[in-house]
Amino acid sequence: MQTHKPRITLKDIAQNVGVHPSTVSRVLNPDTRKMVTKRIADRVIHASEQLGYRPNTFAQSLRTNRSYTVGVMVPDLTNPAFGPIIKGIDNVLEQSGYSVIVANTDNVLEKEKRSVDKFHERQVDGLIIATARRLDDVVITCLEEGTPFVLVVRSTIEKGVNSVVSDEIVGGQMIVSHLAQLGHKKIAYVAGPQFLSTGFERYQGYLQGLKNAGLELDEDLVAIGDAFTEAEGRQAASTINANKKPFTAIVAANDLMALGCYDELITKGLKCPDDVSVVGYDDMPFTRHFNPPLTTVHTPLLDVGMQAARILLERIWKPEQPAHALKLQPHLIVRGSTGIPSSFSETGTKATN
Amino acid sequence: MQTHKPRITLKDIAQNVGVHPSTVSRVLNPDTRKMVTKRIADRVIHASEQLGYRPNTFAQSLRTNRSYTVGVMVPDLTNPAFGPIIKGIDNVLEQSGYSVIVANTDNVLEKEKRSVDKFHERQVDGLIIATARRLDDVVITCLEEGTPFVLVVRSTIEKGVNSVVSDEIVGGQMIVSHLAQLGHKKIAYVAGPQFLSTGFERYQGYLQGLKNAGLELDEDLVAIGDAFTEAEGRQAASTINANKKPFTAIVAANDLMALGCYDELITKGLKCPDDVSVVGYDDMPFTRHFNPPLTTVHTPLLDVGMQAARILLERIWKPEQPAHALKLQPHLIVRGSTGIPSSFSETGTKATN
DNA sequence: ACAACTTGTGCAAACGTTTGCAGCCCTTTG
DNA sequence: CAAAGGGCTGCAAACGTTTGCACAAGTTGT
Repeated sequence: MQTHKPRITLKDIAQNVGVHPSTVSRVLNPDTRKMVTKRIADRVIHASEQLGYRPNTFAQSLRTNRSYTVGVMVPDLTNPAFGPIIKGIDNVLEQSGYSVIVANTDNVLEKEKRSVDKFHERQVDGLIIATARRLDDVVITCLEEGTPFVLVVRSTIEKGVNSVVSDEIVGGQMIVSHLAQLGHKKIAYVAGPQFLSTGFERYQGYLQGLKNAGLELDEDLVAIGDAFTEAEGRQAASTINANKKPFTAIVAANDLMALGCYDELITKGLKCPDDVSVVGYDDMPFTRHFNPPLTTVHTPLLDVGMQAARILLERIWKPEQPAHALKLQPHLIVRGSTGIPSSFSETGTKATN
Repeated sequence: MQTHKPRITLKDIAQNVGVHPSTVSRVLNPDTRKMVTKRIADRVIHASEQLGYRPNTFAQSLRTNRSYTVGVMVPDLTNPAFGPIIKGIDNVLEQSGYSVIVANTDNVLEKEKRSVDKFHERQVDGLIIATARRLDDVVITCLEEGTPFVLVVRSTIEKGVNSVVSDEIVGGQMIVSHLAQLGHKKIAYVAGPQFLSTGFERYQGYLQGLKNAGLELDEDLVAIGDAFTEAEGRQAASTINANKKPFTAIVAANDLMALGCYDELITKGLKCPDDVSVVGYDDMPFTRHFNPPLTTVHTPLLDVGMQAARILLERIWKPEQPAHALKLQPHLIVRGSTGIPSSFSETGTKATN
């Protein structure tokens, strides 16, 4: 019996009640309900739920040009950091009757363009973008098209775009400060891609942090990964190791890369934190269960999603409002992966105090 | 200048080329292109990309009743197991021009119903459901409505529904078998919700596994959690502990609950695997980084998503086909959380061999 | 050369809403 | 009591497609 039951339309209800479809429409639309007599309205409502009426969103959207739909573009769904963000987004949007369409771009530009095209085709009312590069054509296009959108996690160099990000520079500084306080002098850095704001600004924070602590930058202790992945993190840590300069701590541009560092340390027979401290960034789920539990910078991912959704709704509602760039304060979480440097007697550290 | 550029329609192209809109439509639709002269078709195509035509999906869907959209319903986006699944789904669907709408239900029935309603309203062409209970009204409704859908991860007791799941019973057996081989006799079980197929069948697998190994079930070594969460896992482990019966291993219904067990062991001062072995289920991302690395049953989550998407497409394409219940073979991954039981001298183990 | 096809294109209806306008009736007011 | 006004409701057009049908022109067969 998989005969699709025929869809109930406004006309059906109208016929049932004995009024014109437009009247039914007015009743069912909250904004216009007051236009029609209570008596009739009640009968219409009754009939509508009696018959199990479901509005046809296509017809609605076709007529009104609003889809009650927003697009969410993320670089990698397997990165557990994005689950909470999407959940936050979905939470607030679904309460306002919006549905979220997700697209996974695997960090490839081509896919991003396709997705954003698709989104336009589907006439999404707004976009939430977690894939932005510091210089990003896609973002610029969106800006020109006038589509409301908000960036999350990653921002661009453009001013005047809506965004919800963590204050990466401060976060980077906090990490170095923490390590310096523990007594670390030689702090290596496994950087993320510099064309992403996260990669770039966290690195800037590291540099600033060194300066604040009165430490010198040693370029041999820095390696840049091409992606925010375990593999790249490990690779970067490996190149730093190959430079044969001593170091007692290594800060990674995000938690995934930190995990890569863990791996590299293990293969080199180094213990964390006894031989070298490691710190990550993001505080993605379950970092506290890692071995050792990862010291990292917490970003309230769920909040990022929720705030982004709220800002987006505001912009959809009144598009002419000035942009809202929300910068959340990061928060260092000290766990077991950082400790007092093993020995101050390492070669290369001349000045101790 | 955020003046939305006016949408190009079929009529615009028609005017530009000097033909009727319907002709343009036929040209732009692959199925009907052959109906029109090549010469005209070329001019239409040229004009179409010249003007930057984007079809209006609402109008299309309104006319054809196909939305090229599928709904995906998951219980908890912060559970890292679902990221890969959704990614798999998105990967294959977007290649066929479908977009995926996600909904997070937080395991609450009310939200599930709302979501599925929403999906119907939006006329999704199909559904992928990861929230099914063993007895599930929502699923039954979908069945009656005739909406193509496929269950993932969790199945129902109904026969004849499309699904992609892991063979939970076999998985459960593999775990016990592994532990028995190591010499464990007293194996505790932290069960998941029994109204979910995963919770139920994994437990059945455990029971069967005990039988296979010639071990007795001790009900004091079993506790059932109300949800697949760390907190519930810990709680369950705690009640088992409170029973004061000795055990050397504890198998949890999924990785999250296993993490809860880790916590409980730590607070009780027990070492894993030295004092008690722990095993999980799912092999969600990063389990190998846990402390200790978690022995678990691997389910190819990405594949689950991709297969589900493929099956769904088939059903959308030819709905009358018989249901396809795909059962993926699980795969035990032995890591550091399981080992030889600490001592055979524990009270209560009389028979050794 | 005429019928019978085939091929290509235009016409118009339909999908289910929303919404400006017109008109009705009923109330208010001078 | 007539005119004016206000509240409700119906009418019809419009949103941008798709598609069955009709029809014109060209092709084939006897």
